[in-house]
Amino acid sequence: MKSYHHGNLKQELIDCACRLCERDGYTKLSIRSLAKESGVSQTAPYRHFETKETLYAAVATEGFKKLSKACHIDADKKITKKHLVEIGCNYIEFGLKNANTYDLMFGTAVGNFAEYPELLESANSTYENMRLSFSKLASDSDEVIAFKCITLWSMVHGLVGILRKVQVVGDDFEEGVGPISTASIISTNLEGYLDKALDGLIQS
Amino acid sequence: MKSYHHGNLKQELIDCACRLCERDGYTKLSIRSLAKESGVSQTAPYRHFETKETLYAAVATEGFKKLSKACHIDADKKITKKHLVEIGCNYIEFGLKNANTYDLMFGTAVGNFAEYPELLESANSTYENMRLSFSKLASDSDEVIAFKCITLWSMVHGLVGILRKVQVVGDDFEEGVGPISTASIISTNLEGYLDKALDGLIQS
DNA sequence: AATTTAATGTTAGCAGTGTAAACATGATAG
DNA sequence: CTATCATGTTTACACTGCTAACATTAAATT
Repeated sequence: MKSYHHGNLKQELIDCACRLCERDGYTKLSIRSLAKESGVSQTAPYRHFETKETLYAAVATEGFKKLSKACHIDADKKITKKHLVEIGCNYIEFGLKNANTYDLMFGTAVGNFAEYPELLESANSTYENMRLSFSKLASDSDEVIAFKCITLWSMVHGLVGILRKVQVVGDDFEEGVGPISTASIISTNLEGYLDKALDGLIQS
Repeated sequence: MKSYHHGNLKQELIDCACRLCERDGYTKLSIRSLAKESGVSQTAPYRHFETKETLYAAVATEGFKKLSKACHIDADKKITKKHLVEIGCNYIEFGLKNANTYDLMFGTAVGNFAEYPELLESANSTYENMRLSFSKLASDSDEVIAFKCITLWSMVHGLVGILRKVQVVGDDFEEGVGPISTASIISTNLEGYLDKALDGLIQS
């Protein structure tokens, strides 16, 4: 006979939610199915997550932690442009490989990050991570560095979005100057692409 | 007594859906509420939209048409960098002012554009529009122009995403080098920001 | 150690959702 | 005039988020 109390339900729910979210997309995730998967009653999750959005927030938080880790490079020494390209590549790779989680993190499923302190913190630390790396490269003022950081972020973020949309549009590789073939070329040589793109960013 | 047949239900549903979608976000949109709003039975919309995704696709199609229009600049003559900045600004403005519709257009609500020919066409024509403008500026090869076009697109697309996320995170303006203040500065001087950002793009 | 309290689980149920099936109406083509 | 077919309605099902009332057990207090 199973014990009445689960013992570690909250964490198991989060883990399970992360898995299902990434597999099927957050839209397909239901609290009830999650409960069933953990062998617990339909409404048990509500003891740990006030609303579904709270659960989403937890999954997104995990996502930002992973993203932060993926974009982290340890270098006490000087950071070179190569490192920034690496960060960018890792970011984009994360966004493409964890597409469904990425949606949750940057979409509107969680409306206001400020309502979820852990989420806010994990998201902010992702930015702070990037900013610090940037600051070790250039001898710009902090303001300029922040600018460049946001610019890099929006570049890679945008690229993730566009590459995904375009990839989704057509499996069939189409020759020419359409978005599909162009995006295909970019995504098969991300490093080179970013290397060029970052030129305009560093020597401002 | 009202007539049994509505007469113009499909168009009215689309219009209504566009309105509600932009007002409350596509998540809050239900076929039933839509039907009620149009004074018609719950399942009447299914005569015009096979599934909810089909309805989403219709709304997204309208969105791309509007975006295309917003980014269109008529200039038979030579196009200057100023024009590109204008295109970029208009794009970003559209994304920020029609945030909920933008979500629908670039999110995962509509999985595969290829299943909805009109949507695919309107999305592609938005790209083609931008590409043509670009091609009038530089004397690059078509391939290079396509590259630059995708790059511009991903830049402005990324900026829309980042600006929105950051705005949402905090209403309180925070001094310093955090994402909030930096994004605030950018969004209050979009034109200048883009002007600089496009430098690296034109002179490759 | 006994008892109270708070955390965590269950059951039952409401209101709302997407969607399918069977049926009703009425515009249009033959 | 009649048959057909697009368009509308009714009914129903399985599913969802969420609430309220109750059950169990671990932890805190006396």
